[in-house]
Amino acid sequence: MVGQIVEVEAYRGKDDPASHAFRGPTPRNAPMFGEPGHAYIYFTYGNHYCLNFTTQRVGVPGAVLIRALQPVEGISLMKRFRPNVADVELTSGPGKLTKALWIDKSLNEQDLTVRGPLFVVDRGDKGLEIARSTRIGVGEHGGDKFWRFFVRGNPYISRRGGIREMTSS
DNA sequence: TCGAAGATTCTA
DNA sequence: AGAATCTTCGAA
Repeated sequence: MVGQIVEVEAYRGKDDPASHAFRGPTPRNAPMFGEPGHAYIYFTYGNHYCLNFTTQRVGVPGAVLIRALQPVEGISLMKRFRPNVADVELTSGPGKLTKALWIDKSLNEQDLTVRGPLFVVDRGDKGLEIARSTRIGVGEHGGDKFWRFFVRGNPYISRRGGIREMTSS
């Protein structure tokens, strides 16, 4: 199965109260402090896995939460993992996309830069219009940061009301 | 050891 | 608008 990443959010460390790494390393967030380019996968709300791509050098916490994909290949299989949902809803959220691609904690800490069970490649797309907004689902702390990035107008991004979009630079 | 919160989703 | 559902973490 293949999907194009169309929405992400950035999370950091002690300067980011919304981050799992805000209070330092724990068993769960260990991948955020590890090698860059690896998977950080966690389970939340008793139901959902969320997939992150680690970004910083060893010892520095940082990750990008993959919030939405545009399905590209293997759509019928995604539908089997997420029955009875419209195509546009298949991967339009961090918990939705992990279910559609059958991503769980067994893939935690995978190296996403090399070909394997789960990996990311740069398609070299040019000219995509990237918009940014406040992050979704974060509380009062950290809600001021415009660290959500998405392809403007893409129908596969997650939908939720009340998002403050950055107006100008 | 216990309790509260959570980078969500689905249903009413 | 509210429930479901259970792991994780920090405090006691």
